[in-house]
Amino acid sequence: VSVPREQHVDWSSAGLRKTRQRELVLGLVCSHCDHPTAESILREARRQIPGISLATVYRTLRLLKEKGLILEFSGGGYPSRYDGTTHDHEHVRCVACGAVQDIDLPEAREMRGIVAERTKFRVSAYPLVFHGLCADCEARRAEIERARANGGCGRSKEMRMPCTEIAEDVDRFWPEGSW
Amino acid sequence: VSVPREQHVDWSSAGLRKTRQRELVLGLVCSHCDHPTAESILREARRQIPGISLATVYRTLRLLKEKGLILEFSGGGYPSRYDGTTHDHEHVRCVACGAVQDIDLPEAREMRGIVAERTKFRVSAYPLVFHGLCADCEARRAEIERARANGGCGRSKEMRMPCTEIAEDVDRFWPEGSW
DNA sequence: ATCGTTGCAAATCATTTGCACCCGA
DNA sequence: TCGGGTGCAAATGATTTGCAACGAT
Repeated sequence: VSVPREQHVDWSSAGLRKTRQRELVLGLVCSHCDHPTAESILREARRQIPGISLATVYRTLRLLKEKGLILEFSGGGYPSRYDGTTHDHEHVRCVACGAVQDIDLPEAREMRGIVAERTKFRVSAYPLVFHGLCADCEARRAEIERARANGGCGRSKEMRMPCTEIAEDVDRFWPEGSW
Repeated sequence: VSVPREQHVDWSSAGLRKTRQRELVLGLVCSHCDHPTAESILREARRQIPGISLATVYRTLRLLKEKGLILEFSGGGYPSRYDGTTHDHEHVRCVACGAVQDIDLPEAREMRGIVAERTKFRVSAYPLVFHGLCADCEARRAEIERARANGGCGRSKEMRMPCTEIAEDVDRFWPEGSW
């Protein structure tokens, strides 16, 4: 779980200090492909620096984001998720659990120019985000509906974490119309 | 400012009641093309129903969103913005002030199928959101940089609301890396 | 009359911040 | 040493919710 990629950060040149916490957080974000949340990063970080605080994790993530080293995905009422992948790519985000998955879709990137022309916006290289139901949540949803049809309570007994940390609230399932 | 479009909501058929507040909020969202926030909707709503509360506005917006009558754009630390346009379309969002603008980009919609194939996600018809700097914020940014270069304080004296309610915090300007 | 709705205020929750102590350069 | 960093706890700010009064059907 430890194959850091972008470790050559010139902390010093920006008047910043290289600390154990910063190196660790950066390493954790970059060695994951499941777009961790601040909370899950904290959990993993504490295995190596037990005393590290959530505030430091958030401060570091913001710093890295501002330096352009990582991306942040926020919105939809879920905690933000972070992406340490540096190359230009796209994403799909599950509307039910908030999970984010990378995809490569060069065709999509070409459209930025078109958009810029039509809108007067200086369109940036931010990745495009598609929305949908991930396979796990779709299965879970079918399960819930089956249970309901059978007069069940709507929550299956032993179905665990389809995606990375699903939303527990069944009523928030498939919040149509938001992103 | 009052050319409601989608007023034929079958409140009753869903066990919901038709109230003055709901009609008003729906009408306000649908008659705007600038993607208002809950707060700005409240402000306008109070001109007709002085006693209407923010809670009711939020409750109504959520309801409408869940019924698929409007879209919600959240994230990036800004209050959500709502879109009453019903047809399938795309958006550009300003990373500096949060303003959202509609665009029509049929080519983009065709990609949903490709994405679904590659990711196992059941990709939904949610509009795609591009990110960039809107013309007003780009001008504002240039202005700020000019002022800084001249030893100014970084905030020009009389520049007002470039977009719809810009973020006042200069330091949050151009938060590279988030959406 | 019933039961969904509203207003108000209090509660949430992710994220940020003030501050005193700590540590990297 | 010295100013940036960290942990902790308290503060923010958008959005939600509990509850009693209200009003649509």
